[in-house]
Parts: sequence; C-alpha cells; structure tokens
Amino acid sequence: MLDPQKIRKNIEDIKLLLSKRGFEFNLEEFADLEAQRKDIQVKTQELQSTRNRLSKEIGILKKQGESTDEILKEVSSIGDTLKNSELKLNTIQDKLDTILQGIPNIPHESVPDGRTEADNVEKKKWGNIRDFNFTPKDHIELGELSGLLDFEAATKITGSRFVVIKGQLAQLHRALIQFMLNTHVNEHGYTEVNVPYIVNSASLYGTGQLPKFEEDLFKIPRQNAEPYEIPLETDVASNQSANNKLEENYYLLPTAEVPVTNLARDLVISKSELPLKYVCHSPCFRSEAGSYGKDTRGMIRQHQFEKVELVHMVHPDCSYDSLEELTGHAETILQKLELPYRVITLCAGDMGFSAAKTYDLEVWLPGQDCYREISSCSNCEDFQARRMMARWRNPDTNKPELLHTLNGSGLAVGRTLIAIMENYQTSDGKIHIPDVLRVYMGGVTEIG
RNA sequence: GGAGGGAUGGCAGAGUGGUUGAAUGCACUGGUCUUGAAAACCAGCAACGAGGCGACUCGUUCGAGAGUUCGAAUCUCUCUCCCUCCGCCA
Repeated sequence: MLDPQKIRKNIEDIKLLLSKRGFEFNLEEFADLEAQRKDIQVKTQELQSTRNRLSKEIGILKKQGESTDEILKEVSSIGDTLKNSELKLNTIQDKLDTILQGIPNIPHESVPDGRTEADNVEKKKWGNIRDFNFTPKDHIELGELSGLLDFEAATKITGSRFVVIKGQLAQLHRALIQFMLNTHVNEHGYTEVNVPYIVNSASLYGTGQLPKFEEDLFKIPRQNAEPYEIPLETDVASNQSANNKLEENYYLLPTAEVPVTNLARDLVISKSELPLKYVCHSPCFRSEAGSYGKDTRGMIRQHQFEKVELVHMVHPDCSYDSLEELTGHAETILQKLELPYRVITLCAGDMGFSAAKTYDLEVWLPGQDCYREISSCSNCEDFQARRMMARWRNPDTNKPELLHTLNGSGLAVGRTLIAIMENYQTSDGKIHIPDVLRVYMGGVTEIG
C-alpha cells in the first residue's frame, strides 16, 4: 500500500507515476472521497470530543454526589447524530481503503518505461550457450525417453499441470534444493527457515496477494471462523454478517515470500538486527487462472512446484543495494551450475503488484531455444511493510519506521531441473550431472 | 475432541464501570559524574490516525469483532490465539 498522506499531497504526480505501469488512477473519485472524508472525520471527532468531555463531567459530578440530570440530557442528544456520523465516516473510509488496497506500488525512477515484456531491458548476459552437435531435445522428450518424468501419472492422481518425478531425476531435484540452501546459508549468510505451507488471509494481505489476486490462489475454506478484517477497514455491515456466517479462508502458499515476509508482521525490529536475510525452501501452489493455453505441455507452468526463496528485511536506505545483492545471490546458483542466463530489468508495466523494481533471471533452455524466467527478484520498498506493519526502531528519532522488504527466487527448483536436463543432455538422451551437484548425488555423473 | 486458565506498551507485569493511554520493572534515548567505560543518579520514552505553516489540539486503540452504558482495559456475546490437564495421534 502506498502512503495515503503522500497520495493526498502529490496526487497528480502519483497518478502520472502509476500510469507508467498502466494503472489508471481515478484521481477525481479519490479526491472527492477524500474531501468528504475530511469533512466528516473532523465533524465526527468533534462530536466524540464533546461526548468524552461531558462523560468525564458526569463522573466528577457523581463523585461529588451532585445531580447529573441536565448533563445526561445534553449528552444523550448527541448520541444519534454521532452514531450517524460515525457510520458515514466508516462507509467513506471503506471506499477509500478499497481504492488504496488496489493501487500497485510506484515504479522506482530507474525502472524503464513500458507496458509489456517487450519493453523489458536486458541488463546482463552470462555464460556460453552450448553448441550442440545434435538437435537438443526439450525436457518433455528427455523425461519421456528416460521415463523419469511422468505427466500421465500425475493427471491420473490429480489432474492437469502436475507431474510425477521419478528415480534419479527426483534425486536430482532434491539435490538442487540442498545445493541451493547450503549455498545461501553457508556462503551468503542467510538464516534458513521452515514455514507453514498454509497461510491465512492476513499474511496474504500483507504481501499483496489479497484482496486483489484471490483467483490465483488455492483456497481452503474454514467454517465458523470470523472473516478477516483488513486492518484499516472499519466495520459497516457487521449487523448483516451476524446471521450469515462468513468464513475465514486458509490458502496454500503461492510462494514462500508470503510466510517468510510475514515473519516481520506487527514487529518492531531493532536496528542492530538489520538486515534480516531468510532463505526458505517450500512448495508453491498456484491456480494459474488466466494462463489457459500457456505452457500447457511440460513442467514449466505447474499448479505445484518447489522453490528456494530469498527474503530480505532491511533499512530503507539500503534496499536498492540489497536488491543487487539478492539478485547476485540468485545468479550465483546459476553460475555454479554453469547455466547460461540473462538478467532483465522489468519495465514498469510488467512488474508485479507490490514491486517497485524487479530483475528477472532468465535461463537458457536449448530445447525451447529461448530464455525462460527462473527467478524474479523484487524490491517492494515499504509497500508490503505498510500493509503488515513491519517496522524497525530508528535510534535517531526513537520511533518505529517502516522496513523495506525484498524477495527473490534463488531459484525455482522445477525450472532449474528443466534447465539442467536441457543444457546437460547428451546425444543419447541422458543427462550429465553438473560438478557442484555430484556430491549430493552420491558421485553419480550421469542419469537417464 | 473434553475440562479449566489466560491474551494489557519493544519486553515483563499491575490494573474489574468514571479526569486510566494505563502503575512498576527491564530495555531504549538524552544528561550529570568519569581520561574512557561500567555503576549510580536525573530526565524522557506506546502506536495509529485527523486538523493546523507551526507551538499544539483532537480522535482511535488494552487479542479481533459486535453489544450494554452518558462513559468500557474492566460487564455480555461471537471468534482467534496461547498455556495446563485428559483423550487421540505422525
């Protein structure tokens, strides 16, 4: 969420900056609601102030044993007006909050203009693309050939967009996870965490998946629990909801970014503890609504995949240095695996909702003859921190201030597996094991 | 799943209808003392929001939501979470 005060003060600038990412900010509607809010809020608070003052006087009079009839009459006459005013204020505040919650982050000044991925800018290219003396196969063919990727079995067990990985390929998948975790923990100074894979609405609100992107998630309904109220939102329709019991849902995590970043929710962290750097391996679940027809074959786009996620919580002054560092950590994995890749700076229109700046790492897939995203590293600045009240104490002011949060894949395990299959394939359809992984594979040098 | 107990500021912990946003301790910040540090002493210190150029003023918040009341941390209801005991269980 953006700082509401900042929006009010620089409403024209904000509109322009948001338009860079293709977001149409309805300035007139917002300004109109703001004007109403201001008027009604001031009036409401004046009424509350009067009520509080009179109530205090009643207390004093009663203590002195004097009559309170007069003053009681006066204060009760305020009652209805106040209730009405409060209700009106809540309604307007609700509308404003809904607007605010739907506004994406503002792109950093260094982010290139543009609307689609065609406008993304290549920042760097690494590694040499292997010159095959045969036609390289894609991972689907390689998987079928060895029998180590079984899409049919997964379809039987569950449905489309799932896969069963077997034998030594499953072992390679596991080796990748170990290798990534060990590298980040031992060489990059991360704290490893293991987290719940089911998360609540508050967590998803905090990182920005809710309320806007619920259709991308797998929902687990819970009966009888109270619906989650978004922190700023005030209660309006509470009376109606009493009978018609709503449910607070649980969700399968779409990325470990959600539980890990939410570790800082509602905390005030001392400056000496910063920066916090977490690494977390988890499965990720995505409904892939709206991606019908995209990557339907193979394991590029699955409902379930595994990922090693990097999360930083940092001092606001350091977050752009942190973004470079975090991206570098993800790159290290590709470099150690000797997989050719490029770094892309996403243009304003191609970035995710919460990001102020994003680098994508794209790995070369010879079977598809193109680069494919294998990591996405973002600085969310204080956008998520404001939603989840993740703060640090500034010793200069002795006040809590918002942290900056960053996240990035280091890396997506399934796609890394594909990249290894396709880049390390031999002419007879086997897969060579990269040097750094052999120790995790019991010394095996080739599978398939 | 059953029975009890609890949730208060960064942390610990008082507070059961009336100038209580909340005692006290720790932590933190500033100062005195000291060559410096520690100790001691003194002072300050909740968050969020609104209004104002500003000194400042006002509002909201004691797990969450609703209710009773002129007035709720305190009373009632619902929910969540934590602890203890029993049951079940990887």
